[in-house]
Amino acid sequence: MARRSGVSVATVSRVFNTPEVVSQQTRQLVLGIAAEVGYLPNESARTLATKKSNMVGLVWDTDHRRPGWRHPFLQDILVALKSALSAQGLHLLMLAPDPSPGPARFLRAVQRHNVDGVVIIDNGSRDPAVLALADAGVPCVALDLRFTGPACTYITSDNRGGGRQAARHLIERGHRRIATITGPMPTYPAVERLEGFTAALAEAGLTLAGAPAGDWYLESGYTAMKQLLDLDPRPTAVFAAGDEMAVGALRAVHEAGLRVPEDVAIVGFDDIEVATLIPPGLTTVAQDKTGIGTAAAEAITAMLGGAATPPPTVLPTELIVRGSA
Amino acid sequence: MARRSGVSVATVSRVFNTPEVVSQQTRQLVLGIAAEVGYLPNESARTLATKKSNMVGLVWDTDHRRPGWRHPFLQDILVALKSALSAQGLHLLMLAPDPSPGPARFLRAVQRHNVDGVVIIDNGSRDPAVLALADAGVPCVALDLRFTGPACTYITSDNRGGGRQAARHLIERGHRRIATITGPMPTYPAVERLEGFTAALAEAGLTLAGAPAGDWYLESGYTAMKQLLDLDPRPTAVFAAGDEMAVGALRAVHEAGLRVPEDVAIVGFDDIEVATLIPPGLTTVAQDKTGIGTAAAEAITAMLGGAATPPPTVLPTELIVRGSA
DNA sequence: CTGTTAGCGCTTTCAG
DNA sequence: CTGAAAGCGCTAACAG
Repeated sequence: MARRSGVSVATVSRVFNTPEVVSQQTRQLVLGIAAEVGYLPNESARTLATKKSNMVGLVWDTDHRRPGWRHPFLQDILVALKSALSAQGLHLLMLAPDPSPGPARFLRAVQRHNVDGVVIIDNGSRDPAVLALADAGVPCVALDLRFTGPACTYITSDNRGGGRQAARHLIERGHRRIATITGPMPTYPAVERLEGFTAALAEAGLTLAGAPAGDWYLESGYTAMKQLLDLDPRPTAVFAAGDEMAVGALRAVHEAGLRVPEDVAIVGFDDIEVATLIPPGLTTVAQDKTGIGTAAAEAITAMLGGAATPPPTVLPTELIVRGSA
Repeated sequence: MARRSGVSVATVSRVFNTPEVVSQQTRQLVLGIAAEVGYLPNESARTLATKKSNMVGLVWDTDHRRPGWRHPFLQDILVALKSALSAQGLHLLMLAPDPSPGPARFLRAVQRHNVDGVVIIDNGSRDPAVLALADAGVPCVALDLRFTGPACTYITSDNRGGGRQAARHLIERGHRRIATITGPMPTYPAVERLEGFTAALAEAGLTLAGAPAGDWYLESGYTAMKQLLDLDPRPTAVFAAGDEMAVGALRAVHEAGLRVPEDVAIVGFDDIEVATLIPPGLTTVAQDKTGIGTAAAEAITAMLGGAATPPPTVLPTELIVRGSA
């Protein structure tokens, strides 16, 4: 016991937790030997005693058969989340789902480790194992997933607003025959982007020239665009509800021997890295990835701090105009 | 205490740790009530008692001023790493560097949490805080970073071999005036890719037509390629040591009004997602991202299991031929 | 095979 | 302001 070095006992504990309650003098003393001896409080012991671990769990199902593992900009979110959490002295524990199956496979891991709260990044699935967390009263913040409950909140981009931005841009550019390629259809980002898009179209007296659904990935955008190109009259602009699909669409247009944006204008959604890399540059509705990560950290910290469950955060999107529309 | 429910005491512990030592009968009994009561062993208590946490730390410095945060295919590695670790019941703790600065900022976090080992993903930096881990004897496995020590090993792609593959491909295609855009120069992946590349060129009696250095990122590839295009005679093929730079190079070529691969062939390195997305498809030397993650998990598990420090793992690369060369 | 008994290192009343 | 003492839940000898 490093504490032996000094003269005190649990005063050491006070020095590290409630320094203001210790006399200037003994504080210095203790801090002195602590530095000297290289003393570090042991988190496990502390967790055992307090029931708080200073760890927030990350629920991210990396099962390749499920959608969450391939979140389009996880890395950006993660960086922001981790940085913001670190600033509060919180660590991020990537939870390994408990081996024994059943709806408690995340919950068990959470409980065993006394994780204080979790952030869920699951790209749209309604996994019972995730819902179990909410039911158990674990403070949760979900990303890109409506998720509510007494101790649950979520962070999302303004998908509806983003859809409108896309529509307005296309309309301003003079397009009248406009189509969209939606995301997988029961999912809420897909639904909201579509709603925003069609609403803005309607305001301009326009109606959708087509709306095949994709699955967010490139291939589906490619296929959907081919369908759209077969229409007669052919749409002059299409809004792909995700950048990967937009890239697929771009490819289909090129293969058809048409030009972007002259023959067909394309706008995407997300603003992932490829958007800048691919010629002629993808015009797209950008999500604020850093903002999402930061907001998630804030929401969690607030809840851990005992605050009331914060309301959902809806982050504004921004239209980035590049060459494709 | 859930154990009260039964009749036993620390036998419960045995049931969960060394079941073979408990009679079939009592085992069933204990397991029975455990399930009933929803008993879960508490990891903190267990860690406190054993000094082992079943957590491996991930050292990933997300400081935007440092290189590691933007590892090109972190997500793929992470998925593989986490899955493999999960299968062993190990969790991944993303370490928040300890707030007080100094070379022990990761080490302190590791010690406080009794993390069993760490994987370092730091894209080439020689951070004293990382070296401190090695010195302290923490089992380490580094990715893409030569890292040795009594309890340290690393996983890397065969950069030299990859360089050769690129060169051979270009030579086979009949190119004779061949240049390269290297990575940032003192870093070892940059050096090794270059070495492999020039060696294979030499075997064919060729010598480099130019070798400007980039910094892995797009912009630098663009700039470097412009230099190369100004050469007279102009190279007919260039090997960019990273895909992002290759995309930059591609752009420079297009802007110069030249065609890929007819006027200038380009091959990259990494095989990141854009390689497939960008027309005409980037021919590139693929790294085995999943293999890297899995190998890292294996190395760590081996060390934790008490095995001798495994030798470095060098994973083969694979040339993927697409449209650009 | 199964109890008993100490701790693991820290926090937390409760006195002083 | 600072000790003393009792636990947090589990593992690890050490007897039976």
